[in-house]
Amino acid sequence: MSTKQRVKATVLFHALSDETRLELLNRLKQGEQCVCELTDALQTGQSKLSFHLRVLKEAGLIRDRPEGRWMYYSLNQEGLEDLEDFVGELKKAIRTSGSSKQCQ
Amino acid sequence: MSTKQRVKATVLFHALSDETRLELLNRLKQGEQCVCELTDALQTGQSKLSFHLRVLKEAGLIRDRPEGRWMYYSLNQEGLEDLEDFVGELKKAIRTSGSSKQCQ
DNA sequence: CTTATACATCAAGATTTATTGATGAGATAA
DNA sequence: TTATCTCATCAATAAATCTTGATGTATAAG
Repeated sequence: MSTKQRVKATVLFHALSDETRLELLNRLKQGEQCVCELTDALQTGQSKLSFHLRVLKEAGLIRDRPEGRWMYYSLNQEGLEDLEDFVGELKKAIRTSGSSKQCQ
Repeated sequence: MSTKQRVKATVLFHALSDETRLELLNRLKQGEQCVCELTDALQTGQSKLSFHLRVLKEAGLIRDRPEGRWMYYSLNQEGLEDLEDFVGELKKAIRTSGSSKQCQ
């Protein structure tokens, strides 16, 4: 994995390393929703959600779509696929049956 | 996803949200290695690696095995599978063809 | 026993992230 | 226009994380 890929991976994983953000993603699995719906569902402050939605968006995990005075958020399939790729990469562990060379 | 599961997921994702730790996992794909081999490979301080190895271990992503004065680390398949499960969970988005109900 | 090696852990400081309340921009309704 | 609504952003503070060097604990070697 190149350094550039690793940086992208850390951004993705960091976006997922927070309960509020995982809860947001979970909600968005039901489909596109506006911030007001999410604030209702999560029972939390609007500026807090705005912050977390931005982290998710910058990681490429969600998209936004303005409409009138509402902003609709939805999952970004591409980001989820990148995530899947990184995890797949990690699992491709070379089974070198024997242990490592011993230190001495 | 339950709250307990979400907490576990955040721990896993947080462990993956750092370049040094991703580099460590990458190295460990080659097989079990001791800290001295990893410090050589990553060209960094020992206490720093010790810190990051602990984060990875507490997340369940790696195992350790003491032998003499060496400590050997290796990937933990179980942790990687948990990770795969969480990602799979995220991708199971309900395709409600239509967009959300409109806000009003 | 004394010294060296491999590693964990601790303490201090620096950096990053998260939370909260306030302000502001844009859209709509009155 | 004026007021209201939705949301982003800012500023200040709090909290978590990372880095570094020092210290401690086994184990092994001399």
